[in-house]
Amino acid sequence: MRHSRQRELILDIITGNTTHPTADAIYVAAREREPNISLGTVYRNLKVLAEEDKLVTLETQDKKIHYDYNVLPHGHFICDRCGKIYDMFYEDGQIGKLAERGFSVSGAKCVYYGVCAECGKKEKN
Amino acid sequence: MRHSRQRELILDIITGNTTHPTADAIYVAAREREPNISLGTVYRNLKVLAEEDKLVTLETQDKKIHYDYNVLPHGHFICDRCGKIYDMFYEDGQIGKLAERGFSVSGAKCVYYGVCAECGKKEKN
DNA sequence: TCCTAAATAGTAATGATTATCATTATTATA
DNA sequence: TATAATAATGATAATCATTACTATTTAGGA
Repeated sequence: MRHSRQRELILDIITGNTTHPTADAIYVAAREREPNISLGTVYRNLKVLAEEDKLVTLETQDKKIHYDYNVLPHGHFICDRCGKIYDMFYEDGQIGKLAERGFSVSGAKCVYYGVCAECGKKEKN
Repeated sequence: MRHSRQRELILDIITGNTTHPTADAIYVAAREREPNISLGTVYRNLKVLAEEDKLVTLETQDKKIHYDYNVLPHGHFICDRCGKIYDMFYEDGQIGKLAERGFSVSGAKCVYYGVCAECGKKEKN
């Protein structure tokens, strides 16, 4: 993978950004510093960076991919009203702690990724 | 909400269906019994049924919404290789039990939904 | 039966993401 | 340092899941 000014810029924009921005939001921010950057370039690099585990994607009900620079394992809370995405770093008693902070949880979606038993067997052969 | 043959059919197709089908797959199945049913009708009813908590949506990396008739709280495991979606009904030691069954977990995405503290405060006013 | 609003079928529109491709930029090597 | 090979870009077109639109049909109560 070759170095590029644009990819550097995108990484710089998301690093430390806790707003879980969409590709478009990143594009808008990028144009402030690199006015000719293309939306396609933003998408392409976000995809590459996600494949390299430099960032993590979050598929939500708004049908836009949100990007998270924080690749450490943690969960998210999405407000049904304002749509804001909060990070959840604690592992134990998550819902209880959210309640203490005034967050009411009405539902959860947990998805695990990996290789299933069937495919694991095939790969051994 | 008025009764409709089409909505009944869609509910019948997903009830007990553990494959987490997409709208298109449901459409294909529906056409076998109702050849003139419209794709729009399928989408419209799936949306309504989800709003009525008759089914649950699952947003995945394939950019298609998957529908789950099982509205009881449970998680999912998506195989990176074959894309198959498995249900996870146990609450404790989930990853450990998956490993016992030959599933290797490489990552997880947990999203909680509800109302955040800020919006909750506004609603009280 | 008749009326009214909800639901449908068919189709067009939307919008996020991807693909394409000619051009530019990076980097290894002579 | 110049050059060659090719990865990356910018601009734009294409894709495709989902939604909107609209004329027509249908459910179900008066």
